[in-house]
Amino acid sequence: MDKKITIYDLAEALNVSPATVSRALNNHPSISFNTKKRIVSYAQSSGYRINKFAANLSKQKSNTIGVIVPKLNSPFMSDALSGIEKVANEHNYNLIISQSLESEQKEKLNAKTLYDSGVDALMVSLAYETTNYEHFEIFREQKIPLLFFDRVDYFPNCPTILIDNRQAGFDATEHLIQQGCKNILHVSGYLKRNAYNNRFNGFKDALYKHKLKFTPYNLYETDLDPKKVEFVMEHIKNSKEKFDGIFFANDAMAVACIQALLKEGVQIPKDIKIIGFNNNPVSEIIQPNLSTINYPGYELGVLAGQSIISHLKGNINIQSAESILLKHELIVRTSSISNK
Amino acid sequence: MDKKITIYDLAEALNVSPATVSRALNNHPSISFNTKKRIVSYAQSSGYRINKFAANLSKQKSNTIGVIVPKLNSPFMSDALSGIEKVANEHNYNLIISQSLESEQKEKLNAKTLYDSGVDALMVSLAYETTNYEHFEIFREQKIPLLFFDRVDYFPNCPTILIDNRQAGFDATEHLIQQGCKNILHVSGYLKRNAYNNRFNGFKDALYKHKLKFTPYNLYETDLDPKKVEFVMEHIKNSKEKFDGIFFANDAMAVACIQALLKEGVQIPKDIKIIGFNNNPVSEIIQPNLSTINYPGYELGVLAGQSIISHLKGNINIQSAESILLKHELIVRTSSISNK
DNA sequence: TATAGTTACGCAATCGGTTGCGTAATATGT
DNA sequence: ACATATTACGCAACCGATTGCGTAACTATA
Repeated sequence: MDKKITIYDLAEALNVSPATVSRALNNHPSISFNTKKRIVSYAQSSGYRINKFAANLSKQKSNTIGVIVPKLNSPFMSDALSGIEKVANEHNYNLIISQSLESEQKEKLNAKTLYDSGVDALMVSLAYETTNYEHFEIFREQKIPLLFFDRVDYFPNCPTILIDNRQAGFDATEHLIQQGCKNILHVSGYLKRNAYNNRFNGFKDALYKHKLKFTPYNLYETDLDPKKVEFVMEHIKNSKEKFDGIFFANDAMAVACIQALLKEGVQIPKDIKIIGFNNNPVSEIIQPNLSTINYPGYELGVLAGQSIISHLKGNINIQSAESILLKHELIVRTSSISNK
Repeated sequence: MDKKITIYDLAEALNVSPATVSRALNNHPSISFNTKKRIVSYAQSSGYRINKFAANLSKQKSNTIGVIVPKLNSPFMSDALSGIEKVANEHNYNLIISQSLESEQKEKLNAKTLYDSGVDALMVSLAYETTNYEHFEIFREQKIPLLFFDRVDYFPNCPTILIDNRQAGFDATEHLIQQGCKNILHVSGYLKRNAYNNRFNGFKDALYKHKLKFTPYNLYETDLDPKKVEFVMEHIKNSKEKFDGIFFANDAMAVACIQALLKEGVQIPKDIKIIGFNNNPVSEIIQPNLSTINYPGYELGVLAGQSIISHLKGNINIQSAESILLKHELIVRTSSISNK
């Protein structure tokens, strides 16, 4: 069992042609039941293993899906990847995962590598930095299905999967307003990324609807790295009119800020009401428990996986770039409620 | 640019042989500098892309590393994967990641698939269930480097990368003892997995050293799913001699249990001192802050990646199955200290 | 200038499946 | 019994790069 066995070996041993072996193993209709049985069982007993290199070359496909994400190790993204992997695995697709680490250049390199590796499809969540998209053109030229999730941008005929960030931002903000907040700060991620931009727009929508004024002070843009919480604190303290509510674009920063605020003696939610985004596990642990928007990472991954696989299997009209908006959910916990 | 360009196209256009093109593109020494320059620059301008299917077939290698983990989406594992990916990416290796979801059967299937896909190496963190290892034999037969990390088992000539769980378990337990605990409960994961078994052994070592008695009541074995915290609580309440300290084999369960205990009016650390394991981000958020053992996932991933790539590049004697033990670190926070 | 040594490249086999087309053998219809 | 359809399989080209071996052209040595 040291030497690799090929279909030629099987063919010789069974006195059939390699073509017949190949067809038998692939359950091709033009091979008789008996011959198939003979071949398949002999293949098993002899320990034959297909050589995917050869199969890929001749079929020009790899049964492999490429994924590019900013970072593997965030609760949201690892949930999403887990969902994608589960679906891919069930359909016998392999997943090649790579990280852009928020760098446009690495994203481009990864895209090239995945293209060269012959992935059958590509799923992307964009890096913070990315503003130019020509590295994806080749996929379109070669008609390789391309799908964006979570961090997306407009791309003709490309399905996107994410939640309605604008509505979610609106819901979060309106919730704070309903709890009595009048001067709300929005701590946003980079606004050029759709997710954050839309949350911000939802924020403004809610202010507008409830006739609250919006000044530049009501917005603080950051990369959402919790280590930089001090800058957020500075902004909060420097504000002329004190904020009575903060809507954070993610929970990690919200939690860091809650801890900093508590240390300063600020009472939450009495002095400032706070809501986050993502329903990160820590939101249930922090005291006070953090209100947030549930962004279902795992389900998103599953849907994204299913969507791309439908495309690959041709079940779906490839033209129809359906974009899926997942339902988000406002989760009210103690950090934002007024009667306490 | 619609049709794919091959080395044959380049060869024809430049009046050289395909062999020369191939060698030029691979910077083979027997091609003159000028010819190389001609070929490389023309290849670039014409938009030539290598066909890895063909290259893989002829070289019988894929520049791809397979990874099997129990679950993608735990803080520890996604950190480790992030580290692995970073290293792999830097060395131009692709990463195919698959999840066993703690099932031995899926682990076997994934191993088969990855073998068939022609990965150049395999990195594994074992599923809870796995007791039989024959699905890895084929890798050894074919001399495909195999490495285990975190959840490992003894495998001749296979490098393993993990922390010294026994010492870590000992350190955690001794810390509780030093804080005055006399009757400590150890909430363990499945003991047939080395990581948990060794933590448990370290636990017993510490009790023995400090002449504390160990009875079956001092051990509670679980799958560490925080949803099952009630069973742990039951065990705690049913114990005849009240526990004054608990050493959890992971932070997630520790946090769940702290919340349950607090709800019951138990004071931590006054009544019960608690230490976890992993240094999960939540350990810094929970009140009281959870003492724990830092298990550096990212660094582990980086080391594991470097190790397997050294093997692949032949820098290291493949025989020498070096096993790496990472340093762990006892992190003392408020959940375990006595003067409070 | 004859000989040996380099340099630079081409020939052709090889990696192992896949698949369009052709055909012998058998089945079906009248 | 004869024409036609169907079944079951083989032939051989093909996918696109890699590489051992051979050799023409050129350089260095005596």
